[in-house]
Amino acid sequence: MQFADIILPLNLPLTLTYGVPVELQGLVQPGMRVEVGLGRNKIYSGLVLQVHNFKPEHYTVKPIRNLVDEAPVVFPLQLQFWQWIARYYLCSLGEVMHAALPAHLKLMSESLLIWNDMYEQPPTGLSDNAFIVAEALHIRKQLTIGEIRQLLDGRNTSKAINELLEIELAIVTELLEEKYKARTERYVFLEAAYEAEQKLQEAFAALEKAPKQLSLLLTFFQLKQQQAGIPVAALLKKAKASAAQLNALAEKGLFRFENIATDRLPSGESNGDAAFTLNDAQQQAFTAIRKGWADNKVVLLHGITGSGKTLIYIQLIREAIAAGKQALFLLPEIALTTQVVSRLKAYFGDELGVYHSRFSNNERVEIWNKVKDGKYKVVLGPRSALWLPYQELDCIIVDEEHDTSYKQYEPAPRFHARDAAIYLASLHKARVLLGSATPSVESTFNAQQKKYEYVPLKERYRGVSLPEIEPVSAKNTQVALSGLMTTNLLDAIARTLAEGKQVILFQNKRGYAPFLICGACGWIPLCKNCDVSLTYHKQTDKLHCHYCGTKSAPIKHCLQCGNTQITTRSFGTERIEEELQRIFPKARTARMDWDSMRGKNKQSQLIEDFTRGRVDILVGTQMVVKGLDFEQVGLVGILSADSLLSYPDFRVNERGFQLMEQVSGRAGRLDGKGHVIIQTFNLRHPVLQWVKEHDFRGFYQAEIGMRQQFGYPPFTRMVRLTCRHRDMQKAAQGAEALAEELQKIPGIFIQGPAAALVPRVRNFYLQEIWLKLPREAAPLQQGKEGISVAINAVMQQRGNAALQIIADVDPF
DNA sequence: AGCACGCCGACT
DNA sequence: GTCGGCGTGCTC
Ligand SMILES: [Zn+2]
Ligand SMILES: [Zn+2]
Repeated sequence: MQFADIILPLNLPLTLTYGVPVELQGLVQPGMRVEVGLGRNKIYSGLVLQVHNFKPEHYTVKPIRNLVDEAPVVFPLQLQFWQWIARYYLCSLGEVMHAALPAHLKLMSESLLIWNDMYEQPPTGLSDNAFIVAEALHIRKQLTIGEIRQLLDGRNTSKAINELLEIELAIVTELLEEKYKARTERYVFLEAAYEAEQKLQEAFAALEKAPKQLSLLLTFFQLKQQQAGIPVAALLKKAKASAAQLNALAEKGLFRFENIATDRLPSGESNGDAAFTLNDAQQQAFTAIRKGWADNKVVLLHGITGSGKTLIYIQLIREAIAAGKQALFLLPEIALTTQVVSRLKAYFGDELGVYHSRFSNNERVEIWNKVKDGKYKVVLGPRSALWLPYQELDCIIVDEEHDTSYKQYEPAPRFHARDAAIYLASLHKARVLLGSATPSVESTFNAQQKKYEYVPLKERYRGVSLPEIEPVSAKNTQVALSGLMTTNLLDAIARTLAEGKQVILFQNKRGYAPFLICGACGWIPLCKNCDVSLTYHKQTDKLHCHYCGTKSAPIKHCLQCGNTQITTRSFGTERIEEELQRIFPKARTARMDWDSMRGKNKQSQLIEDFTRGRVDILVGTQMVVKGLDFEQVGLVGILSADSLLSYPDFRVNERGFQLMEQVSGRAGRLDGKGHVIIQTFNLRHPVLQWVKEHDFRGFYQAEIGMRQQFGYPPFTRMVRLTCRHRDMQKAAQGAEALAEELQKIPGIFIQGPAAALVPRVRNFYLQEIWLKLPREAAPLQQGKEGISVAINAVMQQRGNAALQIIADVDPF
C-alpha cells in the first residue's frame, strides 16, 4: 500500500496522509492536485507533497478519490521552496500553498441538494424556511448551499436543510468543479465539401444577387490564406458585414462554426532586435556583475537614479534567454505601472509575462501555465511573482531591493521577496542581482562582508546632475498656513512655475485634516474599532479610519462639551492641494495618494498627464517616490521631514534616508538646476545632513554602528510575535504566557510583552513581544523551532482557542 | 476554511 | 422544557 502526504490550502500544522488506491498506483506524483475528502463530506483538491510507504499508526487513512491533474502543476523545486518558506517564516505549508497557487487552481467542493423525484411536490407541515427551499428545489431540481443561503438570507440554513434531508425530500452530494474556464471564441470554417473547386464556383455563381454575402465570402478567402479558421468577430469587422449575412452563408451550407479556446493575455510585439549599446560605465558594471556571478555571489548594484540600470538588466535577461533559461525581474508592485513595463515589452514582446494584482483569476492561471510551459522566458512582477512555476531560472533581478513592499505582512507567509528570491535562486543554481539607488543596510553590510559583490554605477546617464538639497527650518512659515509651507518653499514654487518647470510636493499623510481636536476641551474624535484618531477627508466629507477603513459622519460639534469649534492640526494631501490652488490659482495641480489612485487606470493616466506637462504641481504621499520613474522635475518639496524621522522603529533613519534620497532623485535635471527643499524643525538631524551631501557612506557608517551597538539586524535576527484577541485581558494574559514559554529558549533576547503602537485595531487588542535571535543559521533555526514550540504550548492552554499568535520573522 | 459538538440565555 | 447563539476543536 502506498500513501501520499497532501497539502491543503488551510492553516493546518501538518500535511495529511491519504492512501493511494490500487488504480492510482504509479500515477500519483508530487506536485499533482488530487481529490481528497476532508471531515464529514467536504472534498478538496490537495497537492501531493510526497508518496511513500509508511503506514500511519494512529488513524486509518482515507483514500485519494481521484486525480485532478494528469501531470504536476507544481514543480518539485517549488515544493522545496514552499517548505523553506514555511520553516523560515514560521507558518504552515497550507498557508504557503494558499498564497502560492492561483485561486482557480484551488478547488473545494460545494454541497449540492438534489430534489428527490419520489416526491411530486413539497409536502405540507414544513417550517417556513424549509418550505421556501423545498419550493425552489421543486422548480430548479438542484440547489447549492450557497444558493440556499442566498435564498434564506443566511438565516437558519442548516436547520431548513436538515429538515428536508430528514424526510428525504432531497439528497445531498458534493460537487467539485474546475474553476478555471478557458475563454472561447467562435470561429468560422469552410465546409469540407466546398474545398472542391467546382462546388465553390457554383456557390459564387449563386451569390450574384447577394453582393454583401459575396463580398463576405471573398473576405473569408482572403483571410483563409493565413489560417483555416477565422474568428467570427474579426471576419465581420474586416468585411464590414453583419452576423445575419454570415448566418445566411452558413445556412447555404458553406460554413460551419466552432468554439475554440483562446488566450486571454494580450500578446505584444517586440521591436525585434532593438539594438542598444551600454555606455562605458554601464559596460563596466555589466562586466563586474558577470564576474561576481562567476564567483557564485549575489551582486548588489548600487546605481543612482538615472544611471541606466534598466539597460543593464535588459542585457542580462537577454543572455538568460539566449542560454535557453528563464529570468525573473522583481519590482515593487506600485512601480509596475511605470514605463518599465512598456520598455521591457518592447524588447521581449511575447516572451515577457507581466504579473500583477489586477489580473483576473482566469488570467492568473494562464500566466501560471505559460511560465510552466516555458512560453514566458521573462517574468516581470511584484513579490508574488516568486510563486510562479519556473522551469529553470538563470537569474533573478530584484530592483529597488530596499523597498519595504517586498515584505508581505498580511496574511502569512510573511516573507521578504528579496531574501526568498536568494533562496529560490540557489535552488535553480541561478544568479541574483539586487539593484537600488539606496541599498538597504542589510545588503550593504553583506557587500561589505564580501558575501555579496558590490558594483557601483556612479555616472548619471545622459549627464543629468544631482539636485541641490536645501533643508529649511519650518519655524519660518507663513502664519496663514500654520506650519504648512515656508516662505522659502513658496518662493521656490513660484520661481519654478515661472520657469515653466514642474513641482512635486511630498507629504506623508493622506486625507484633508489628519487630526481634529475640540478647541475648548481637547476632545479628539477616535475610531470606534481602533485606538486611533480619525482623519477628515473632504472628498467624501467623512471621517476615515486609516487602520480599519471605517467611514463616519463628520463631526460638527464636540461630542464631549458641545463646542462647535473643532480645530484641525496637521495637513493631509487633500488640504495641501486645496491650499496650492488658492495660492497658485493658475497652476494645474494633481494629487497622487492611495485615495486618488484607486481606479483602474488612474495611476497610468496621471503619469501620462504629468509626463506630457499637463500637471504643474503634483502633491502626493510615498507614491510619488515609488510610482513615478521620471526625473525631470524642477523642484521637489518635502513638507514635513520630521514625520519621516521620528517614529519608534530601529529602521527609522534608514527609511528616512532612503525616502528622501529617492525623492531627490526625481529632481535631477539636464540643465543641472534641480532643487529639493526639505522642511524640518530639526535642521541638525544627521539624516538631513547625509541627504544634503548625498552621502550614502556617511549614513551607512553611522547606521551600521548603531545597529551593532544595540544588537539590531544585520547583527541579529528579529522576530515579532503579536497576540491578538477580542478581549483586552485575554490578549495580555496570552502574551504573558507566551513570554513565559519563550524564557525556556536559550540564546534569545525577549523584549515585552507590551501593547502594540496601536493597541487595538478592528476591535482586536494587540500585544507584542520582540525577539532578538542569533544571526548564524543553525542557532537561528533552533531559536525559531523553540518559538514554534512556545506558540503551540500557549495555544494548547485551555481558554486560548480564540487567541491568535502571529509570528513575523524579519519584520519591517 | 468548514463543520460538528457542547454549553448558556430567552423564548414557547 | 427547547431553540439557537457562538466558542472550541478537528480535519489524515
Ligand atoms: Zn469639547
Ligand atoms: Zn478603525
